[in-house]
Amino acid sequence: MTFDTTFGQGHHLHLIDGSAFIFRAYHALPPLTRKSDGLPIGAVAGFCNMLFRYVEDAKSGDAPTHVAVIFDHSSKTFRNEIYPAYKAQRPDLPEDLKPQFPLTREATRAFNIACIETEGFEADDIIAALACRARDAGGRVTIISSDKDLMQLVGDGVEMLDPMKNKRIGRDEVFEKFGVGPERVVDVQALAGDSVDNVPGAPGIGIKTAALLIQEYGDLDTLLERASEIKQPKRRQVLLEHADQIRISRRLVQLDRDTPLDVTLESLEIREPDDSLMDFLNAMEFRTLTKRVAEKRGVEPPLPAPTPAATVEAEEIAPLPFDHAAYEVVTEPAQLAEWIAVIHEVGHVAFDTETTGLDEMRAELVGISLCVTAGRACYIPLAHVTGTDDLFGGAQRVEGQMLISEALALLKPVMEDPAVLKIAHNAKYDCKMLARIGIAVAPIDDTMLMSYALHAGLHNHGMDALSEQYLRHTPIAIKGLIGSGKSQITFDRVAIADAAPYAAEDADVTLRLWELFRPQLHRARVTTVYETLERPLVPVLADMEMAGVRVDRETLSRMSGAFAQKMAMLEEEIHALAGRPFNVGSPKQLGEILFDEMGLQGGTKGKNGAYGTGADILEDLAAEGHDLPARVLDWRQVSKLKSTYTDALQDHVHPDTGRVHTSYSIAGANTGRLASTDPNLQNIPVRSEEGRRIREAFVAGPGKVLVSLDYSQIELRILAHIADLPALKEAFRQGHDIHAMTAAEMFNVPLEGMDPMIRRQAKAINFGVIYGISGFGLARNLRIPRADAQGFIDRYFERFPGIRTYMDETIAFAKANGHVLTLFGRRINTPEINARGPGAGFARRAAINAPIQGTAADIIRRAMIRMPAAIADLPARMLLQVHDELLFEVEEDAADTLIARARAVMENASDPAVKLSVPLIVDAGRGPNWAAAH
DNA sequence: ACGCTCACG
DNA sequence: GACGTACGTGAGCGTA
Repeated sequence: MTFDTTFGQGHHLHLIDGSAFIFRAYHALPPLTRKSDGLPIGAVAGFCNMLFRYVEDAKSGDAPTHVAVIFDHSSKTFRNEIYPAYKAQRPDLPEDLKPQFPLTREATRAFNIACIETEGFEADDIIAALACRARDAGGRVTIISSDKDLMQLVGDGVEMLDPMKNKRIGRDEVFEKFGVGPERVVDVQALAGDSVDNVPGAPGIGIKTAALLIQEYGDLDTLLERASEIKQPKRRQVLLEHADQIRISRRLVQLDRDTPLDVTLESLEIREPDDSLMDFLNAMEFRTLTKRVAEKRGVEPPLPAPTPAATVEAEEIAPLPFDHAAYEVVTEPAQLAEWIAVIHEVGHVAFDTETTGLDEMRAELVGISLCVTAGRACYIPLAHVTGTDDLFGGAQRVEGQMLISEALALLKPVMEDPAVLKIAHNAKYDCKMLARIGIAVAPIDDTMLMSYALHAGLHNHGMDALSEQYLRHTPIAIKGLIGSGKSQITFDRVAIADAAPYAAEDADVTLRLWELFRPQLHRARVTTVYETLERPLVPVLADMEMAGVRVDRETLSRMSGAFAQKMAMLEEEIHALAGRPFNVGSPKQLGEILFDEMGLQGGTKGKNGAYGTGADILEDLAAEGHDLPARVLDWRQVSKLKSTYTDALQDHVHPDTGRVHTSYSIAGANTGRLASTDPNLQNIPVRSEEGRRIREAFVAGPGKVLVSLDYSQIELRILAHIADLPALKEAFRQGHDIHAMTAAEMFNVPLEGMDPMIRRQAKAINFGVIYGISGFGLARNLRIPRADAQGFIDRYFERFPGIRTYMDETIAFAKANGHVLTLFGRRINTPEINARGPGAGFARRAAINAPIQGTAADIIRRAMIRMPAAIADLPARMLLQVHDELLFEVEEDAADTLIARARAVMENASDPAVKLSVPLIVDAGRGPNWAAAH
């Protein structure tokens, strides 16, 4: 083949790091499979999306003239001959990724982009060779990658582009990262080594030190020659002893610019894709991308390739477009009756309520949407008013709506019909809205909770996001209808013509998600979790939230006044100590006062240039005898109590009920815990004496008492069970002081007369283990030297070997499966577990903690679900859950019975699904208020 | 909108 | 003297 022009001046070559694209795509997307045959294609889908976006972006601005995607051929390269351990400890590729590699090559060729790989060489080497050749020919090069190993190539017309951050990496950025220019990057890397790739480097020397050394001596050879001149004895010794290892490291990180190439630069000239692209995308069954590419190319998208096995199913659900015009507005009873007849025929209905606000206790019903099959949905407007107020200042009800009473009379039977399944997204909200007007919706399914059972840890479970991700459809945004911020209006002021497509679409999306997720629950083996731990919680929580807890405004208000006075006093003192007035609530100003003006030691600036002024730092300063930080700590405590609790809580007292109605999010926390919002009643103070008094404002009604029951040490008990720790289990069976027992076991001291300090340390270690302990973390928590902390941990692992096994096995499971499981089968996904960098540490600790925290969450969920039936005949209500505690309100006479019943439910909550090898113990308390009940 | 700080288990 | 680190949450405030 011949070309008009040879590559040279004025040409611009883009080199794309294909392997990086693949891995990013694989981890960014859920495990999608091809509908017709189940072939895993998530990574290919992501790869194609990225390539398409790249192609579109590349057309504008600094456009390339030539482009290639470079892949790694296999894991064995010439570097393994130099150093067998190189990249040896890389985890095996996930099974579902392997078959996708050849497909990404096919995809690249389908985009009509050159696709290069060479046996025995890494993609980085090929990139190096191509970049050098292009540069030598007088052209420019951009490497699309963020891999630091490629940074040695930057300079003289070669730069990099980080595709994630869309950030250009030139000489300055390389210098920022390595402390040296691109020419010396290899030297720094050779010294620092790389634990991820198993490049040994010089032990104990990192990038910072390496950069210093190279800056001082000019280059690596000079440094190694003159190593004996280094002043620091440790460094000198390391360099002298490991000179060979460092030289080998350099050969490992040095890219081979002479890698043989069997392509010419000219052959990389940009070409438009042809029909084979559409064929490929279609064969992969990427509907949305096929459509988008077709639009861009101005051609008709081909009909989806029919595959015998899946034709029927595929046509029924996924390919149906969302047609807003097809949605009906229901204005007459007869019309609604027709819809209800269809619902009975189908046996299920997806529904959604439209209201005037997010607070179910205060919002008013505006309309209801229904959907029976994908695409077939309607909206029943009930309380829409004119957008602007009339002359008398009131909004006028608009024409063309059924009376609420008429509509509800028709809907109530079907919503309560045990033979008709009602499907909603976040059903608790809609159930509460309808419960307020006398409709007890049942039975239900909840697509938000289905997603939670399937995807906890992967993403949030809001409907819009799920629709985008799993239906490839962006629903109408509510913002477009009601606006945002100050000019926001309520939904009842939205014109029916605008409201109908929005509302009906929500029901439509819900139904399609339901159809999609239902079979997935089985495949992911989370049907039982969904049916026993998620769905049944909806009515239980709805009742608790509607019950609310009585809060005495007077008490709060009185406390608020006292706090205000105390704050004012403290503020005066603080200003006097500082020598000038300033905003005590501003960490920035406080930092400047402490560390700049007063010149106190120990100020460290964080990444955004501000001094840290956290409680731990201020406590250290206070311990040195400084008054100002001590006063600020006092001020902060009072300020927190006032603003977050005594003030804000008053605003949450419902005007009609005189009670506070929190809202629990079932799918908020990754581990299965609930989260309480608006207000958060799971973080009411208890640890400090002053804060605990806030709980005195949470009171029982007349003739009633509050009863609190909480699991004793539930997470440690679960740990003892899961990790099989005989000594701990025995201690729990005997009812011993678990932390004292741990201390006795670890330090070989007698249980009797245990030193409280030793016990405190054992306690910290016990909790640390649950959190995925590190020497650093324990040292900081206990304020002891890091080496001592590490010593404790080592001894702990020695005495309780089951812990190490549990941790190792949990991590291995997470790496192999991408998720961990609780004892009850709850699945918590760990997408970051195979990531590199500091994120890996977080992911590991989260994976260790999740089965323990999650199992505890499952247990209290089971107790809550069984509770209503167990106490149905008692004048008692369950009000709050605080992770390991349940709070009840009960008539005084029945308190003892309630405690006995509720305790039995809680202590036996794991039966019969899981037989725990430790007893669960529940402590109980009662009193006129929450402080007294605790 | 985002980070800091701090309340809880 | 590599890096950064206990797990899970929500709310109020100051700062940008």
